[in-house]
Amino acid sequence: MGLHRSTAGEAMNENGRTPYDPHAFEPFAVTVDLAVFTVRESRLHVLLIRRGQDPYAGAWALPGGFILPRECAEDAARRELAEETGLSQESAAALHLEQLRTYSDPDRDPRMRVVSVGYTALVPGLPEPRGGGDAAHAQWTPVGALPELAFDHARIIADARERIRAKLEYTCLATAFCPPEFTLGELQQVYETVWGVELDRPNFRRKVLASPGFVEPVEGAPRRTGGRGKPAALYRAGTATTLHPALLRPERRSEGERSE
Amino acid sequence: MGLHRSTAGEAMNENGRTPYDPHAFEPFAVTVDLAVFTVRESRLHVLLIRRGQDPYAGAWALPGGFILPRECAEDAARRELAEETGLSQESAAALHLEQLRTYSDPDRDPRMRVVSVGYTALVPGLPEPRGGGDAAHAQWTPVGALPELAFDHARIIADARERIRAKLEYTCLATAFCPPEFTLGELQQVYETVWGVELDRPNFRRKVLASPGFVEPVEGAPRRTGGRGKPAALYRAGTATTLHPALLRPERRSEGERSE
DNA sequence: GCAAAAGTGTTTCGTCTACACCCATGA
DNA sequence: TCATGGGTGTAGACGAAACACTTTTGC
Repeated sequence: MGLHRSTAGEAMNENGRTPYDPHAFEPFAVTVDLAVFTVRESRLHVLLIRRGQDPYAGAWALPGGFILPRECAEDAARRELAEETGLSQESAAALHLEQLRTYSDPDRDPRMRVVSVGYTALVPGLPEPRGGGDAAHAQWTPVGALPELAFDHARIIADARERIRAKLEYTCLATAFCPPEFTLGELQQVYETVWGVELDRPNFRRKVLASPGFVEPVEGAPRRTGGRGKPAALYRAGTATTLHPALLRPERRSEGERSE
Repeated sequence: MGLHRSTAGEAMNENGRTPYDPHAFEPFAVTVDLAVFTVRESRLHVLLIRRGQDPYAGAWALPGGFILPRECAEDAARRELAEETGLSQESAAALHLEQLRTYSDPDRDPRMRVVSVGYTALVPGLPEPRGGGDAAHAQWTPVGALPELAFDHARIIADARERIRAKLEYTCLATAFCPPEFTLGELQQVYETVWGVELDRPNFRRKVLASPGFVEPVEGAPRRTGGRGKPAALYRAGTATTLHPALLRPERRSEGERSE
């Protein structure tokens, strides 16, 4: 970490001041930005807010905000997540939240030096969730129809999508998109939506059930109907976090595949 | 990113000042920390430096330092990497360097609020590389015999090792540990060292050669001897970055496997 | 009965594993 | 000629893909 170099060509102190005085060097603002995803109507959506303040005022942006003096980045992200989804702290604590990467381009904010820690959150397909205090400023937007975004937020969303795509293969992440109890059909929809492919249901079923700890049946359970068709058995997320064997996505398409 | 929230329960301005004044809020120092790995004598080593300054003075730590006002984190990490390995900027530019994650515990540095962006770097097994200006303050240390480390650097190293282990499976990362031209035996050693397992040579060879773009033969090449035995064909890193199919590590051991 | 969704079975095919075996070199 | 590491071949186990088929519901 910082303040521990003593070789030649010193990085700090290039303004001649000692680095031990908190106000001596040019300060950095440190924020968190959240890419909150959900699956609705077989499409991947991301939560956007409309900016009120000036740089990019009126533009869409990711929710986020400052890290407080006594907060770690994860706490700040969790706090923002609760505020922006309108959930209680307790409900938000159960959501999947993971650090993505940090964005530090010196020009990413025109006002001053702002370093932002990006987070990815996954929420179940709540019927119509909206923001906390300000009810209408947050909105689910299909990732295939993103507007122009403030700052480098388009990049953050792209990075987050790529991360999610990859992690579905070898982790149990997909259950984070599902409500506490779900059917294998719903779970499959998550995969198909995020990957943009169709999967063979019998094979999908076998692979999921063969992965120890991925899902566990809700025993003696009522069976939920999704309209027509045979009622499906319910499952809940298991205890495993990684998948063995992995659930590989089909066809190694050349690269592209950005359609949504 | 920052400065763009306008809902209730504002994060910024909790001290009543406008966030647009760079010196108005409690400043964060932002640094980079580098976990630089190499494979030497069939063991994974990490580059450590001995601290001269006071928090943890005399203790071992990861190389790192401040991000300069006009620098992004990646540039800062690359600069530190060049300084600490003693390589030129050009040589260091060819090394594998990737962002790991950001560490932001408010108490991770006793002096002040320091947020650090961790990076992982992979270097070939240079014979005896050492630091830049200060020749002896940097040292390769086997990851199986780490001393007490300053700050949260032990955690950073653990995270970095885990990342490397995972990425060997599905990326071409292993070639970053190898010199520009290498034999398949050397490449296999990288895998065996990082994973701590023995691999079947015939199968390893087949899998590597079957992964398009992983390695490409150095045509009409001289064959290098590693002492005794048949000289091996030379390869260089291919153009691919991801591996299809993946090179899965054998046996799904319960979890642990920290031995080294 | 028909459509729709859940769930089972089976055949086929490719991949990975394990291991036997040959090749080229230094001592 | 023996030890050492590079390289090839192959039989069997395993897992995945493809698809036919049955079950249970709403209309």
